[in-house]
Amino acid sequence: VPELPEVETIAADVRPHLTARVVVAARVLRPDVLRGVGRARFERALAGRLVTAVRRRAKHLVLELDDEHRVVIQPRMTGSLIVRDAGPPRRTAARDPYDVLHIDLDSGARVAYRDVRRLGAIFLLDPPAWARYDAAIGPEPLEAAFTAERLAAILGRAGLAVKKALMDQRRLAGVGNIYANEALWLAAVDPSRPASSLRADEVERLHRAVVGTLARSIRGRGTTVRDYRTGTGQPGTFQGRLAVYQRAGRPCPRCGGGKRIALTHAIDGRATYFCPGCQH
DNA sequence: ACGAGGTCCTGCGAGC
DNA sequence: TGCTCGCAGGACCTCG
Repeated sequence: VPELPEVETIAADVRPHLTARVVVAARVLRPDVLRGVGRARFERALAGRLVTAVRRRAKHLVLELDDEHRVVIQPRMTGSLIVRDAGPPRRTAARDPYDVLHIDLDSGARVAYRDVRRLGAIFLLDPPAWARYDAAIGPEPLEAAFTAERLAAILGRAGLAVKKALMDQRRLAGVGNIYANEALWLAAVDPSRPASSLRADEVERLHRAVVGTLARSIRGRGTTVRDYRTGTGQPGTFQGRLAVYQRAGRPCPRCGGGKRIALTHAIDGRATYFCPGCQH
């Protein structure tokens, strides 16, 4: 669930607790979330390492270690990182049953990865593996290199629905179902339109809508529909400013009382919210 | 090369 | 009240 703004918020929250800290111990409580590495090797690889940076790439968290390896966490639907004060060990007896990974730091703090559905994934990547991983993901929408022209190039070659193209991580990083719905409404573009059918002015509007929606959501610390929490355990606030997502049947904020937000599952089986009145 | 569809998991709300 | 069913913000894999 966490999309770009949510992962950006989590990264900002956990960054000061991890950066320049030494991992005293890492413990994997749910090894099925590890990909390409076993529990013992993963725990050994982290123990004693200095965390040099905490970053976000697309919807994924990246912890950089001083031996150039990276821990990549994909929260997917229900994963979250949360800072917990380690406290006296005895008092943590009532352990969270959904905890997947504990990273204990020399500060005494613990950063926990928790994931109810465990659809999330954790990778341990050496530099060549990270280079391949990074190269397989599209451009970051909040970087200067992401221009309307770049979006036009991304959409131009795709005959699939524009909403599906926006959510394809190989084409563009970080946009998931919530922000695809919101950006398409903001740009007044019908989500089912073939991506390559958008005119230049529509691409321009969609570019501004994608960038603007993501940036505003980051300022609001993300959207909490259900599970998402920030790195400090708080809900986000952007759910209060959604125009269409999960608002089927309510009046369109742009059309006023005349038109109501519709819901369809016709695109990729995912919930698509749109206004039949103003999105063309 | 690209796109469609299944799969991984658990919890929750709607409906009976 | 208690059960079953369908759905949930993602990404990877296989197949055609």
